[in-house]
Amino acid sequence: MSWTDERVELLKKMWGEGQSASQIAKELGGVTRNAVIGKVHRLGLSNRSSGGGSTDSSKTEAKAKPAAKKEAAKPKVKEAAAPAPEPAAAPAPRPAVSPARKAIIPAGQPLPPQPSANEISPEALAKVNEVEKKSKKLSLLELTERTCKWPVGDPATDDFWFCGLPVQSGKPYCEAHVGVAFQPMSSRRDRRR
DNA sequence: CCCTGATTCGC
DNA sequence: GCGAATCAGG
Repeated sequence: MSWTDERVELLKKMWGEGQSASQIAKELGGVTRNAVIGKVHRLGLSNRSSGGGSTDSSKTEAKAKPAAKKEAAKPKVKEAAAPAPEPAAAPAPRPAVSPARKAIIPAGQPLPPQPSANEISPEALAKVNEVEKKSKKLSLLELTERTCKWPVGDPATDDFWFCGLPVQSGKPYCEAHVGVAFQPMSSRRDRRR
């Protein structure tokens, strides 16, 4: 594969969007992330450190760093002590498993959430909903050690899949799902019973 | 371990 | 110019 005009353009676009080199490489196909990074540098897109002497001759750093918008500040939504804010379209984080059939889960890996009576922050839920749209909808067999294993839908129906988005750390879920899977363990401790 | 980008250097 | 190998973090 060569760097055609179109490919370079896509590269620029994605890089500009903050996409990672590996993602860009995947998108382009036929190239590795190294190729992408190499190209990025040749194009002079990377703006990074300047410590090393390198072959760098001139090029006065004009510290005018646009500083891409990494993280947007979110209006912290406080939920004070909401009694039980039933999310309207509660996506039921925990897939309803048919009584008669249990979902078969990959050996070894942890099974999800048992949020049961857990209260999940509205933010987290919202995030999960967004993520589900982008999920890879992987089948059981497609799961790997680094794909989000959050189940979506009803295992008893055809409308079932696993999130499949990349997990970040050694966790079984993607960032969004980690958010709802692992609660800070707080919420309602006075579970009167 | 996985990932990220940065750099080098033979091709 | 290209990109695998390597380096240097997270």
